[in-house]
Amino acid sequence: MAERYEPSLFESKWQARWKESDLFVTQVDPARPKFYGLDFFPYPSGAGLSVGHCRNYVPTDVLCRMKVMQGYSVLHPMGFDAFGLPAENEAIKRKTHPGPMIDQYAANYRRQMDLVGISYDWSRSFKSSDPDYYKWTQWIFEILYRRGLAYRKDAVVNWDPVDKTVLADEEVIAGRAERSGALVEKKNIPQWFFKITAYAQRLIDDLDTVDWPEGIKAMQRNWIGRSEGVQFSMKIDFSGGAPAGPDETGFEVVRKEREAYFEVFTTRIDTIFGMTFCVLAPEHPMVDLISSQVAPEHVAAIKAYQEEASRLSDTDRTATNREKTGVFTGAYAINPANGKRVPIWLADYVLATYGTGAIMAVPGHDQRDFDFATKFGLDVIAVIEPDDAYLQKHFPGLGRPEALGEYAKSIKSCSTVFEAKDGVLMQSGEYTGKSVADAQLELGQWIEALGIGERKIQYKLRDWLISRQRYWGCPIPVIHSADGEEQLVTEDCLPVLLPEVDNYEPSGDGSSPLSLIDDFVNVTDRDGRLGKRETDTMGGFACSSWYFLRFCDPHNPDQAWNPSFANYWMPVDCYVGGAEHAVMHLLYARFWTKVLFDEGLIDSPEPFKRLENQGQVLALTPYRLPREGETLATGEEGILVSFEEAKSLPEDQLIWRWARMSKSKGNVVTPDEAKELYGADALRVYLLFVAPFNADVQWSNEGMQGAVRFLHRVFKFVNDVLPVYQSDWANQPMPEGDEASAIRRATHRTIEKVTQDIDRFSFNTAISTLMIFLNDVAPLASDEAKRGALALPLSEAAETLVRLLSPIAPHSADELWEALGKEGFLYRADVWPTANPDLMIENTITMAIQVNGKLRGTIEVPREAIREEVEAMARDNERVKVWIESQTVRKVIVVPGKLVNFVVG
RNA sequence: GCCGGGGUGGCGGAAUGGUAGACGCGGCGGUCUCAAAAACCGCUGGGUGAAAGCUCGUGCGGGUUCGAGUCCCGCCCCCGGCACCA
Repeated sequence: MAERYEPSLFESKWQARWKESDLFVTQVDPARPKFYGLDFFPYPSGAGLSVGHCRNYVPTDVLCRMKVMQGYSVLHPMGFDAFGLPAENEAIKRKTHPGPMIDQYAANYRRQMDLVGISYDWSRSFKSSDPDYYKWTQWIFEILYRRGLAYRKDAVVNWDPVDKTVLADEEVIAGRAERSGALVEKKNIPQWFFKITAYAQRLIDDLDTVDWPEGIKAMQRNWIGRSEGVQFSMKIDFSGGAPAGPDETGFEVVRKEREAYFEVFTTRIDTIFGMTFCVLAPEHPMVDLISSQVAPEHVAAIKAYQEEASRLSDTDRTATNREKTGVFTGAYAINPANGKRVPIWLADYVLATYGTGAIMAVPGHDQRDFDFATKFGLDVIAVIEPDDAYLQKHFPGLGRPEALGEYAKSIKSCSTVFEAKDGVLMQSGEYTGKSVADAQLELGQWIEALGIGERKIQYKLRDWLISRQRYWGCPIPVIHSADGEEQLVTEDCLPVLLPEVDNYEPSGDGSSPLSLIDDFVNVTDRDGRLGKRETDTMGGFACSSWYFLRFCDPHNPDQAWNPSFANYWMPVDCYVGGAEHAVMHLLYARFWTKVLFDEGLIDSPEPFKRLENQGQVLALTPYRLPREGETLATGEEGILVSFEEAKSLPEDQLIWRWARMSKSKGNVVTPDEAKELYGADALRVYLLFVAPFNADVQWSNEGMQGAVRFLHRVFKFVNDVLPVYQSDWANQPMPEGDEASAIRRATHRTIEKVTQDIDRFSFNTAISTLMIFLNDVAPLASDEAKRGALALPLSEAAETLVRLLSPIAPHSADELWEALGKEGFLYRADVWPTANPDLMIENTITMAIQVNGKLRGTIEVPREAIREEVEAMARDNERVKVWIESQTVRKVIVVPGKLVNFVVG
């Protein structure tokens, strides 16, 4: 046996043996508890894996391997998210077909995953572009359709001019396409949607039932954006020619042609007495009617403003720092609370797509309304009493009553508004003096009693846009018959196969390349009528919304899955991947799972019980300062240069930064390279040890060396024990003595801690525990004079170390296991050791002694010593005596097994 | 602005309210060697001291407690997300 960790001697050997014996094929034993460990469905990029990807796959692998050894039935599959834009764009660039290309890339991914020893059950693998798989994606689409959750409508949608397709809201970040980076445009074309909004509340509620990072849950709640308020109708008053204002008197010219109303939504019904105007979004449908009723100069202004607004991009329009714009319509609305007439304005700070596209404006208590009112000279009325801090800031030196009086009079002079929800109403008729909470309740009830509105819950979430005008995706199984009827393709005709084509580039005119393929488009429907196939394909996120179910029964030709298998494995016990999917994949997959739950196809309403997000691997990357004429984009801190170029640049022009590994930055370290240089197990140990699982790590060769050194020491230790090793140590009487029991105590404490740490994804402390253990026992094993007498506890220690190391460094562990004369592999049920609590107990405990909370010494006490004895021993301690003599001991705190604290003074 | 996560040695990071800095990297000193590398042993938060020790110390300011990195209040800074959502 090698005395050192020599990966080139055995890592490939063990990988071959594992493969030969189909070691990682899922063993289903209904008598055992199950464990489903899953990594996010990866798109297999042509660049292959970097060590950054391994930071996702290795930890999941460690947990799954431990679960197998603990006796669980474990499902640990891997497949590929092959459909979608990344694959298609890459294929276009390479002038090849995405199908064979993706096969090649996926094979390379698999090769690299095997290279670092990940225990995937490849017999269950599939790609989302396999017809055997996407047949069932289409089948689930049909379930959604039948349940009224898939529909087609004309809509203004996000158009990506680079990728030439529409995108879901979730794929647009700050007005740019997440993938291509292009500024999205608005385009009005018929599109397929999934009605995820119908599940908004359940998607919020069930977050409480899953064990996910708080941040991800918060992001989902925030994205769904629930808010409670009141929606009510405002009556329009067209007597526009008369002067506006509360003190208007005299005759009004009534030109009321017909009664008209518009709805507003507010979360602050308590501020209704502070409404001084209303705002409609420029696209609001009521604007046409208003235009037809008001004076010509208003009509012209309205038209001009609408045109101006339509020209602006969404990003420009919603920039928060932009000055408010708007135009008066000439019409008025009646505030139902006090009957006052308020002007109706058009302004683009009100979004047509949220709520009712119209608001009651309360400039006294909403900063946006306030900014608008001050710009256009509209009234501002204070209706909530601010707190003292606010009053002091704006009216320094005044007492509260005076400040309040001043506030009511000159609210317009304040720089910010009081928006807080704790306060008492003022200038609000009969509601004056009530708390905000009470007023919200009572005014809500009053509106309902009046019959003009109701309390309502509003969500920001919008329906999920699923159509893509692209070739490489799952075809939507719908036929449009000649008379315009939509029909689902019958189940026996599924899958609708993606046709083989030579040219699949997107046309850019808003239609899919599939629409050019006559054989595909022209069909006969089930009644023999002529029809045209839907030519949009589904976005990639549809395909990845149910793959975790298919893994339960991956090759079933007759069903998407056999419910008994899915119910055995689901939900996924531990789901591991990057935080960047917080509100896309994870929200969509939860939605589909709930629909399938409602359909009775699975028992679990949530797909992923526990979620963990790994940190990224960063590499030191060279940038240089910008030269004359060069400017940096916002957020950019230098201009990326190649490593070659960096060598030739003067040091004062270079900036080295930690940046995420990516092909474009040229800073990638591949697992192939890492394995070649240091070994697969060293790579695994390094990635696990270098930082907490969810923290970013800074790649370093020195760190890799540390991992190698640790493995060297493990080999040396086992090698030292080998001459005295007794494989039946468990059946022999253990020697008495301090060193023997210290070894056993360390062994069993290590078992306990490592098991716990792996379970809670604290791999760095698990490895640290193994290092401490090794540091403790290694000197005893290398001491030839001692090791004979300690043969039995050292045998136990060495064997335990190998077992505990096995999920982390599986090649080394199997190699050492074999060296110990064991048969087979460590990857099998019931080889994980169990800690014996009796052996973990120490007879002598070190206790800290404090005086007034400051450490003044330590004492060794017998474990069974009682309080009085401990205190006496502490008082007797020489160092402690100095601090407590000539002082009055007022109190003595004894924490058993921990410390004694004398309070003196 | 709002939501979430953080701020601990030269660096990565440990610490159920109970001996802060485990473990590792780096550094320093030593053993081995003709020498170097590797390996092994020792030291390694600041100040002070010959040493024992004392003292300061977990972003800043308060508080609770016998005792606070940990709990509470008020700030500052960094990272991630959302952002004119009424």
